[in-house]
Amino acid sequence: MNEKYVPREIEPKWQKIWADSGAFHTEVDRTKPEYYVLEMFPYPSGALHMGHVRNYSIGDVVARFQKMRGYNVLHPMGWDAFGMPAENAAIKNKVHPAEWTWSNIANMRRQQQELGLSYDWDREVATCHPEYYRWTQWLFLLFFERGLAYKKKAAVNWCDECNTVLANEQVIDGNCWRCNSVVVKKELEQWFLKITDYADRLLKDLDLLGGWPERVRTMQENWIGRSEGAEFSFDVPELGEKIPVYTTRQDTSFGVTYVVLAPEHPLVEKLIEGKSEAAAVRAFVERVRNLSEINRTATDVEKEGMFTGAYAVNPFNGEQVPIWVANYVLFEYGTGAVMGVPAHDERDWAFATKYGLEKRLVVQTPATPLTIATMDGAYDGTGVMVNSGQFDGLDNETAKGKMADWLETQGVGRRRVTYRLRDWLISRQRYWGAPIPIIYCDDCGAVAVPKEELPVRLPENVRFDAGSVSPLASAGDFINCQCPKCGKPARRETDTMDTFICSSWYYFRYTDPRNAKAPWDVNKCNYWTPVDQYIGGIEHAILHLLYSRFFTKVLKDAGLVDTDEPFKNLLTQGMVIKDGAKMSKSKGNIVSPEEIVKKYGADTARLFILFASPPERDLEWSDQGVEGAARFLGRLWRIVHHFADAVVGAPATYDAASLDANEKELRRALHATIRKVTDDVADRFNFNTAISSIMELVNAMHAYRDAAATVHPALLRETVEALLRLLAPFAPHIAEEIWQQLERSGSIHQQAWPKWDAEAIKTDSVEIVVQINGKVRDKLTVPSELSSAELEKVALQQEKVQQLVEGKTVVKVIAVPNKLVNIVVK
RNA sequence: GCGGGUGUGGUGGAAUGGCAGACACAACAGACUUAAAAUCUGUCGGUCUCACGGCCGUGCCGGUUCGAGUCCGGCCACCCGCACCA
Repeated sequence: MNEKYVPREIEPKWQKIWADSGAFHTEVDRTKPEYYVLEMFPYPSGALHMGHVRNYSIGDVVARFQKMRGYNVLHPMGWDAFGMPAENAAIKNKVHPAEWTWSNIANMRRQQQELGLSYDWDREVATCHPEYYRWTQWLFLLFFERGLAYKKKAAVNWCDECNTVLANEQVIDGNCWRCNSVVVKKELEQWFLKITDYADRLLKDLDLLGGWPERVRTMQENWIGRSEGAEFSFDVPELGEKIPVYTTRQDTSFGVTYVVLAPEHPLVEKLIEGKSEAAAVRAFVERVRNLSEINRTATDVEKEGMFTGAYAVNPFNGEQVPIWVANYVLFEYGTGAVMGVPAHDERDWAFATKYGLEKRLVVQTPATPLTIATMDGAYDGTGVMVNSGQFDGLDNETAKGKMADWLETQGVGRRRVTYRLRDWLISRQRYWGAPIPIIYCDDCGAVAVPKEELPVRLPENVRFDAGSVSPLASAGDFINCQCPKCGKPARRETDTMDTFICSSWYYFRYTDPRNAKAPWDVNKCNYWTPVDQYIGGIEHAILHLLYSRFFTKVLKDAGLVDTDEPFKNLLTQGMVIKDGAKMSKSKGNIVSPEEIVKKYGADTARLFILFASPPERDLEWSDQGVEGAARFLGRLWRIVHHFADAVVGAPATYDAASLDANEKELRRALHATIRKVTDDVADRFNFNTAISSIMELVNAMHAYRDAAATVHPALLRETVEALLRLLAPFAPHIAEEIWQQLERSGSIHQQAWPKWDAEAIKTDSVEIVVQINGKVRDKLTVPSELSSAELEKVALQQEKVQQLVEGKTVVKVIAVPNKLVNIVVK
């Protein structure tokens, strides 16, 4: 074995051998259990950052570990390759987005390969490849056929910087998720996917996701935002119109003192027509609608409204109440109109107080009765119904049900479940995305492009600085076509799809990535999916993870997959931090993975990242920590080198009973390490503690060396072979290299994961802590497995214990075998 | 406001209710060396003590328990998500 560890030489060597031999190529094999491990595929921005390295290192440990445990492992990689930066680069640098993207992919793929990741590169996909987006379009048409893709005119989120619309999920605090500029509302006709049809299943099936972090499930639950209530209408007699309202507090309906419409509500104009209020209301509506999302919806925005001059009738009591328009009512939620109950709703209280509207108490707390005059805010707790006609005297929770019943029997309303979730706006006015495969015909309307004509390819020659319309709109060759139904001249849709569509199904494509007849073969897909372990950043807690769950459910309904959920287990890794902040260009605290790999090698980089912190927590980058990881690998190399000659020719077996104390201790350390590493990796993903126990084993080997007069070749062979196999998932190159230099057969990555011998871990004697009243007062060494009774006896006999107990009464003794004795005295 | 999370040495972090601080980083000391680097070994929470040893210590206050970093209740601080969703 070589004396020196030179990662620069061994790493590229093994990377080439693994690639040339197809070491990580995977096929369906029904004789083995399958395991699908997946890291979120990256956007090809140009170079890997440390977050990527962390993500892939975690996934690679899992993949290599499960492979050694006998699973048929699918571990693919690809590219989320459509998106804005490519287009911005095109505008700025006059490079075509395709060229920019493909060269970034080549660079990042090289960087990944230099990390020694065990991907099956034969399965690589890129969403911008026509053979991929062909199926993205095919799936869009599947949604279209199933009535789940539709076009509507709506006030949508518009980012001026990106020149495109955004889905609700992509607006963060009123700003664009990508460029952070302010999002405004714009009235446009756009394509939507009906994710709201699946709201209930998306919510319910969160219960199936026991392998997901609670935090992510909660975030999705909040986002979906289910609420139960009732919808009913207020009549507007003067117009013969109805105003439907949605409420979760139908029990407070007798407390209604006004009705409010959202400024966008179509009835507003009818209500004010010809009234003296008309001009002022119009001006108010105009002003509110021009506000940005954030200025409009922040909680601290003051409530503002105007009386329309019209009145509506409360169906419960026949009372006429004024109709207002106000900024705090959302048009998109519920019915776009709400009933105002100032006494029992905080927002209505504030509004009514500001405009001098009546407040009427209908839920009372008899013990300490409320009065409007003495209340300093709305009461939204439980109580007894008052001022509510036939419902008086009921507790308000019961009244909720009875009043919903009443609405239904009277035929003026019904129970209703409402969601906060909105349909997914998927049109994008951009070039670098999958074209929406729709053709507009004057006679036939929106017609699907026939599936055999897919893909609708992106034209090459377009201008990218088109402004507020898609660059495709300027490509005459692209737009003009014939209607597939009637053959008349027609126009293509010029918007492309949100890139989150492309990433909502890539994990299915990996199971059959070169299929030219279908998005995937159902049998292959069903063999592999769902993904057993998905790994990625928390930033996709809603976005990508919600969309993918939606896609999976639609595909299940269509018979294309047999799973309800795409990702069985989810690991959300923490950020990589330096000097207390996320690594970023603007902070100037970036450490380049490529430079670290050049300087120390991939094994060191991986080991440091896995050792420095458990995967879910943020990881503080430390240059000295990296040095430490490199030092450890060198130390491991040297101790193995020290024993190499003994190991090479050593017999495969030995008699464990004949070992001396020093040898026995090494054997104990080895088997304890195997157990610890196995548990840490398999059950808990605690790679940091797994690595620390491998370090302890190396320390134990040093201790053995220092204490041993002669060496025991067979024991050392067992120790080194197991050590290398434990190390292999974390630092694959060095493990493989030493394996080969010690003349072991085959690749280490084809070896079985080591098993521990429970007998070897047992010790003859154990140290027992003796406590008196919970404080450690003595320690004694006793044979292991000594019974509680024996232990108690021995402990009480100790001289020191007797001194301390002298003159006191022993009340109780707790003796835990192999652990401690606690003597309670008075 | 609602929901979730985190809080342990100089630092990253470790502890199925059972010796708090494993394993590292940094620091200090020793060995090797002409010397340095590298390497190997050792010390390393605070405090009192020449020492033996004692006392204190896991954000704060209380509780359960023979025993609490860990479980329960109440606070505080920070982070994340949602937030006029009726």
